[in-house]
Amino acid sequence: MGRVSRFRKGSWTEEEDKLLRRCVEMYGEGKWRHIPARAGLNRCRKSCRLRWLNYLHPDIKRGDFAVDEVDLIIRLHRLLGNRWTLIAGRIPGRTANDVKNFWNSHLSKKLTPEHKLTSSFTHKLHDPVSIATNSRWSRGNSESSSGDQQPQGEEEDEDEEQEGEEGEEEKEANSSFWKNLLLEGEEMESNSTNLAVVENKEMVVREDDDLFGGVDEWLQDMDMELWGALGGSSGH
DNA sequence: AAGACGGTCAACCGCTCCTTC
DNA sequence: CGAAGGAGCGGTTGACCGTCT
Repeated sequence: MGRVSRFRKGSWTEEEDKLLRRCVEMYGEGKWRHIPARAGLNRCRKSCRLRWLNYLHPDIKRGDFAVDEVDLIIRLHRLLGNRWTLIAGRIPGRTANDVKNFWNSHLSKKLTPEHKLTSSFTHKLHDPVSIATNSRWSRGNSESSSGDQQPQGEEEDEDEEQEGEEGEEEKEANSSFWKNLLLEGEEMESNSTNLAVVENKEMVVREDDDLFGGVDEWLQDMDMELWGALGGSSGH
């Protein structure tokens, strides 16, 4: 019937992990297409990438989610819906897979519908146009934690020179995006009848650098219910 | 003691988006 | 401008493990 894949599937062995780790350390992340051959692995590039990002990456945090991490996940999920990479990008050391699994196994069952995202806002954010037009945000923002989302030219030295300038701009844009998003959520919470337009938003960005400083009040009452719903599962 | 059941997590699959030519 | 290829994302699956009956 179907073609049998020439690549190995299933769980990774220690030996494979070693080969992959050594290869990534030697050649760097990115160029996943070439990694299997270079590492001498009989795995497809997707499998290698996933293994590195979800398991072998040195920045990955193991163990239970901290209270503030859970809190952040809930807040961000409320804002973003199932955009796991975006959410994980704001939680250092956690991968999209981690967050997704944690949500599905711990939170989704415990939270009542009203704790989750309002459907109207979810749909707006799930509109591919809204996010696709900000693709550098949507793709690049997880660099902070996983470091994998390199721009295309990352393999070329010349691009690194521009990184200083562009990196700053990108950081700023990234920061503004999150501020706007969260502030927008804040506004929507108080004006639940009306939806702001993501792409033409004219929100006032607060001066403070604390990403979540502006929304704490907005979320305070929600938190009380959340922790009640969670039954203090993470130490509350 | 053992089988059933449920939860968790690593991994795969299919799709979309982006970049390059 | 369109096609092709590559990279990444989210949903789903399946294996493993702990708990319950």
